[in-house]
Amino acid sequence: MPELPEVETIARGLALKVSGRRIEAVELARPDVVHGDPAPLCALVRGRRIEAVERLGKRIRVRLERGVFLHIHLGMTGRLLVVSAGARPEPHTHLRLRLDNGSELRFSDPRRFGGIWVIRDERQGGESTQWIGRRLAPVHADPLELPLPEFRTLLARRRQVKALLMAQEPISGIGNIYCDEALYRARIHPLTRCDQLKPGDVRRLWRAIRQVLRQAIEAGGSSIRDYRSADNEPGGFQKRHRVYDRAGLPCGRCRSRRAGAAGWCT
DNA sequence: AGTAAACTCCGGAAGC
DNA sequence: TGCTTCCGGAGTTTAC
Repeated sequence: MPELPEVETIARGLALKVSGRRIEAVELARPDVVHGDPAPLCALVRGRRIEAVERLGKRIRVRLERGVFLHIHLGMTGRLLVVSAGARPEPHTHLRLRLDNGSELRFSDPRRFGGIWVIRDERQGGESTQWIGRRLAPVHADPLELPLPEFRTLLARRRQVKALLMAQEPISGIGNIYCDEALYRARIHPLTRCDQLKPGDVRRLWRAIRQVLRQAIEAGGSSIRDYRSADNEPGGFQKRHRVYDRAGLPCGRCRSRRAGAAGWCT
């Protein structure tokens, strides 16, 4: 499940492989992965050069020439791979962008919780093709670029801390894995109300989030099941998880074995 | 308005 | 082998 570190790893990999390339052909096998009218995707994308690939929260933004952007959300099982144009597509490949160097950028997603949005000229306030179905939600503060004082301000509310961190609003990029890992490292119970955290708790949490995200990026993300980088390589951070996906395994802090999600030694 | 819970999408995995 | 159940990111809806 791609969260900030996985998406960052993919974006960096894509930036190296596809920046500067021109899109020569578009094959959209599943038009319904595109939110809004899929027809403009082909028309707007074909022939355009890729200028940059960046991460926005958990989302990949592909910047094309002359103000066209592709926003890609990977959902649970989405992948963005750069492969040789002749390679056999993996199952559930929904979009293929053939590039001018013999390679192909492919989006696959068995469960189709992910999706693609086409946006024209974001400088004009995100004006876009018409949406059908889900809108493209705005991306909020990035946890790696959020100073501690602002983090404190965003936590000045009554919601449970885990629910807030995972909501993507007001902070975008953290999901179940890194939320649990950061809270455990900060010794904070996930159901604690934000406004009941002491100043020291908030500071530890802020540091834990930054630390765990940075370490995970360095390790190439966490591969529990589906995640692969743009090179189709699994990440390594799952080996360093202390709570996520460790139900029934020994706790590194006390001697208990975790009974599941409820098992949380603080 | 803020918060929370239920429901929806989907196919793979696990259990029987 | 074949059926049922569960899972989950995030948008939508509903309720408090």
